[in-house]
Amino acid sequence: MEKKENIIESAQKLFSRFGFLKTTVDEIAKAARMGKASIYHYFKSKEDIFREVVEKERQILSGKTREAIERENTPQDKIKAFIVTRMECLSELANIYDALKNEYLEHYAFIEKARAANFREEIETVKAILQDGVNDGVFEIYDIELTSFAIITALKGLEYPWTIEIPSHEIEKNIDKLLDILFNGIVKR
Amino acid sequence: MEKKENIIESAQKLFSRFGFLKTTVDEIAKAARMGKASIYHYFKSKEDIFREVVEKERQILSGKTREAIERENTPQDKIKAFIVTRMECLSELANIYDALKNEYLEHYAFIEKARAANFREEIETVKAILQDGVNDGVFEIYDIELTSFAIITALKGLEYPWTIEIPSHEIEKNIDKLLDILFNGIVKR
DNA sequence: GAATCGACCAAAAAACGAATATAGTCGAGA
DNA sequence: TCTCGACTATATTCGTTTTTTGGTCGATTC
Repeated sequence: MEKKENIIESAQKLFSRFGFLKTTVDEIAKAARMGKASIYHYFKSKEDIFREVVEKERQILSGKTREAIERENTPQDKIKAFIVTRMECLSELANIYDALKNEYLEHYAFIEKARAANFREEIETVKAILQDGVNDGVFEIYDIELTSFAIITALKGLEYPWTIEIPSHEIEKNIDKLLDILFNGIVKR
Repeated sequence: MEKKENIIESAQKLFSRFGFLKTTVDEIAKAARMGKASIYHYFKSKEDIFREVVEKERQILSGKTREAIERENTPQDKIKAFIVTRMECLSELANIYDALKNEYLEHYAFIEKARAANFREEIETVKAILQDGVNDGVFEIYDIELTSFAIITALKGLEYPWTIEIPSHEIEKNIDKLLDILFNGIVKR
């Protein structure tokens, strides 16, 4: 399966640079040093190639996020690790970012599936951390599923397509403040 | 100034329906029962018309939000009133929604200004409520500006262009849960 | 003088048809 | 089995023409 991996690697680079729509199968073939028609021996379609590239990046994202979480001890630090690692990875893995965010890709069924799966995975990850926190007596939460949902929603605000310029150190402070609010709330203790 | 108000009203309807870009000055003139050239006696440009329409809606939004907040007694209820009223109004006032969100309008300087002004107003509104809460001994907050910023960020998650379908009762529950987290946090008290 | 609008203009947008590019197929050859 | 040149239907791009649009100007009316 060396040829197939070679194609995936070439495609990953080109898709990252030019996006799914602007990258041609011919370009992928050339970068993989083969004829275009040969690509179809290994993949059913251009979409199939992209799906496998996105899956590869999803596995990288999952792996790094899991590692970062496992490196921490408190549920608070685990949540922070989840948020920070995820943001860092998404800014590097251009293809999965596209798959999740690019509105021009919305109408592809496989993109819809990838987005639903990603959302589910985020919820499950946060749920697991929250459950541990509750089991350890650190967190007090009555509806873990809904709380996970709310947290993911709040985090989406960090990804919001801000239409005004915000300095990046403000975003970091913002993350820390969001975490502070998440853990302690604003009502006097 | 009756003629000018008539133009604004006609324009508001047409802009709401077709958007700024797709509405022509000729259509506005016809709806206002005058010749196109007469519009330019009252307004400098098409952009000028839109600016005034957006300003009119901003005042409606501001007014309703302020009323809703003043109707409440506790800082918690005031924050909720702010969030709920704002979401309701934005879903009705199509022109200010466009001005704030539509990426095809981004390059107009007056849109940029409107967005910055709106953001500032949101921050100031939340800050005022938080300050009252602190003064009343209900909230305990060390950086009110940053906290306001974080809250607005989290609320942006509710406006996130979700690329997967979410039932609307889930969104309501999500608001309540977000408020619960905002007030009480998740760390055991 | 203020308000109105038909005629006009430059530039932008839309429409159109021809040319080119693209994803995918097929069959011959190694 | 793997490779790829030749091929096809369709999509995209391109250049040109036509139409539309925002805005201006000057004559007319009140």
